[in-house]
Amino acid sequence: MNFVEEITKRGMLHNIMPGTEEMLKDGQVSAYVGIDPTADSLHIGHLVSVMLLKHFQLAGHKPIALIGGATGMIGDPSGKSQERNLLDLKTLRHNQEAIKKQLSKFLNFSNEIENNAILVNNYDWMSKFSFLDFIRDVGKHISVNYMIAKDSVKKRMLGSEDKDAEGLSFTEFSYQLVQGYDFLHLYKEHNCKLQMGGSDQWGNITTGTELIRRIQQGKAYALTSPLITKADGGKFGKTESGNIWLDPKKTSPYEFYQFWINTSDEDAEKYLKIFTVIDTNEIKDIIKEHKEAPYARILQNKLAEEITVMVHSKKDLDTSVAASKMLFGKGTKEQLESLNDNTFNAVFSGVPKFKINKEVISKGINIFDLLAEETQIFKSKAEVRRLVKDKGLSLNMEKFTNSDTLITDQYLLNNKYIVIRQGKKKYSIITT
RNA sequence: GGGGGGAUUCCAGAGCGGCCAAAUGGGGCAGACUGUAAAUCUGUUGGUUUAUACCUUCGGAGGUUCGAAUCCUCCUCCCCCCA
Repeated sequence: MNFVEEITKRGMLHNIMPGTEEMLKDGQVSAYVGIDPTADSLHIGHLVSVMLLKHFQLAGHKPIALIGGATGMIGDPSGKSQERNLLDLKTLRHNQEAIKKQLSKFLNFSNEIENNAILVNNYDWMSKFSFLDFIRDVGKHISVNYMIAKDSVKKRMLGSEDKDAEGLSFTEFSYQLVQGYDFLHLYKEHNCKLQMGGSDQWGNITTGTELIRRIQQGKAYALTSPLITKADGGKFGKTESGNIWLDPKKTSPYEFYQFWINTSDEDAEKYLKIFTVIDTNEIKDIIKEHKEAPYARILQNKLAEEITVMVHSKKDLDTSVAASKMLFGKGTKEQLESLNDNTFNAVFSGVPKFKINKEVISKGINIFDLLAEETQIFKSKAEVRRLVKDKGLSLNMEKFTNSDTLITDQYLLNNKYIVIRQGKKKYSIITT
């Protein structure tokens, strides 16, 4: 399989250095992408890069994931990154291990194959560099003129249409050199001839190829993918509750699944190509099928299924699908009751929970006191009253319409919870 | 320095001394419709055991009045024009 052709078909190619495709045809090489170890989990914003590596490996080449232990401390001026915090070494290693574990779901790190993926951390070589050595051995080869010509730097110095000049610190300015040196290092140590990344990384990557040319008289290449956008202009990968993480502790498999299910039609086509390895011809068929019956949302289902299984597991997918049917379909009280504790917690993880004393329920309590006073699910009784009047309140999946009804033990599911549903999507749980 | 205009509920923006918890639009919430979409339509949008009631709210502090978002005085902040 031809790597460049494949990612082109998938809409993952933004910019590529001439000669890259030919170089890749000449035999196995390695390529790398950088990942910031700022957290102990990847989020879906990292996925494009990861998928690039995956396709690269599928094409028979050797992928390298570079953990930016050193660069992460500096802060890339290409983003609007704020000053970074220094990670202590222990956290850095912890994050690195966690990220590797997640990456192994996409990439094959096994020594048994020839083109196994590897993970490196630029802290391991950068931390040994003294400042003097660095400016002498690396800085000497790149002119300031070259560095300030980069878009990311220029923007900060001169400002852009929508932004005034802000200037940048020497540290940020040096960023491209440090990243460039990584490329040189990997070129020497791992026959790494290609660096990939988001389109905002182009400038940083080419500093690397330039360094390799000047110091090693070598030829290295660059390839970038477009930044992922949403059709409505929103930022990809963010929801009201924040980032979508791959770590099930940070984003439950259910929320993860829901994120993909909620993709718009337009985006879903695009995402299916980028985030799954489904054959592009097959994707065409799926799109066609979807257009014939858009209400079935074949695209979204396929997308959510594939990615959830890849990142989590088939079992997590099944739970999420069941939970979704429960929450969005015609869930019933009986279905709710039939959930065991584990599934119940999985379905309602991420839903706000309110604990109250069991006696309060046993004695019987009216709906207003329960929702606006005992728990602060609603901020006033009038709000509850309105909602009941509008038929927007359900208890345990049953519409609650008569506000005179007293809430007693019989409302407790499994003698423990009450599921409060506001409108269609908003849930709260009262536990005793 | 002189003159003028303004500050209203989440936002914008009406508001005759009593009929003002305050028009209208946006946003929010809910309902119908639907595909957990978009659009549309409807209801709702200060609080109180829903009430032809009371309480809190129209920049701040006082005052006039039976009664003030509305009139008067002072203060704070914002905008515009002339020099």
